[in-house]
Amino acid sequence: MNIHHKLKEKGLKITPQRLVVMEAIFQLNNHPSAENIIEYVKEKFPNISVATVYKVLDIFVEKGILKKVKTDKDVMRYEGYLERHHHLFCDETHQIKDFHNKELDAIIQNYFSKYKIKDFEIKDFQLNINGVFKAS
Amino acid sequence: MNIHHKLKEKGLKITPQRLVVMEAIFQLNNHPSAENIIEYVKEKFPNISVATVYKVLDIFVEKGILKKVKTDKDVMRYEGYLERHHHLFCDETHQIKDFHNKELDAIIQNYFSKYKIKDFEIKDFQLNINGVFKAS
DNA sequence: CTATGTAAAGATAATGATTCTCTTTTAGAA
DNA sequence: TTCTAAAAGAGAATCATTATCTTTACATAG
Repeated sequence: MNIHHKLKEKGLKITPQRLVVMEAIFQLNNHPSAENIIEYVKEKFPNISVATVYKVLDIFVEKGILKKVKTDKDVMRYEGYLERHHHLFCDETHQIKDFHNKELDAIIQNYFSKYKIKDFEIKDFQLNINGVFKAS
Repeated sequence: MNIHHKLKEKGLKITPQRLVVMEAIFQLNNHPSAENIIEYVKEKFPNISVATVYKVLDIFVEKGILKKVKTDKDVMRYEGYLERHHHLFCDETHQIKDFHNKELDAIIQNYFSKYKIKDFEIKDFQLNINGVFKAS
């Protein structure tokens, strides 16, 4: 489904600003910060307002088009990939990488299907994995 | 091990301000924010500076006496419980609760002992579990 | 017990990301 | 084409956090 459809579906107007923010997210596909996105967007759209970018990001998160990823450095990051996945956090560089593993998901899922948490209904889970990236 | 020892061990001076911040963390044991901590501390110590509290929190995190808890929403939170554990995040109230489960830890640990992530050395992991708290 | 060097606290300004307010513009339905 | 609500723009405001600079006090040694 393309972005035009997605906006329509969520009852949002299609504007050039929204399209370019979405483009930025997918081009800068390593969990960009608002600042990264603003920088990218200004190249194509020098007059866009910073507030507009924040508003677009906010409404996208609200409508489930994007997700926020928070780091322990306290800068908010955004991502457009919405399937269940986990994150690798580098202790040294603070880089974030996606980690996909259906097998592990199934193991955890399966565990929670047997072991219920008292007074809590699980909707979703993600694993934060801390460590360091090594050269291969 | 008490807090006096812990500070000594890390080469930190024992000051009333540090002791009261530590007390706040353990009294407000539900992942307090800096603001929560400042409020608590000011009761006993009206003249303490906000900057001091932040500095104490920072150095405690740096020395491994406290940990930061990252959430998708709002501000940074702190916790004094350092054993491996996970967090339950309430989608509705944004409450955070600790979740301990050695069995699940072992399952995940075991998985990672067999399945290595390419170019990444795992140091630790935590599970973020999203959902809603229900009355029992 | 006292002196002393240095780490820490205090006060407050600065920062910087994000949000708010208000005005103008525009997407898209009628 | 017109119209209206939604969105964009501009810039001030906010607010958590950090930085700077001065003063205080912990803790070691004499």
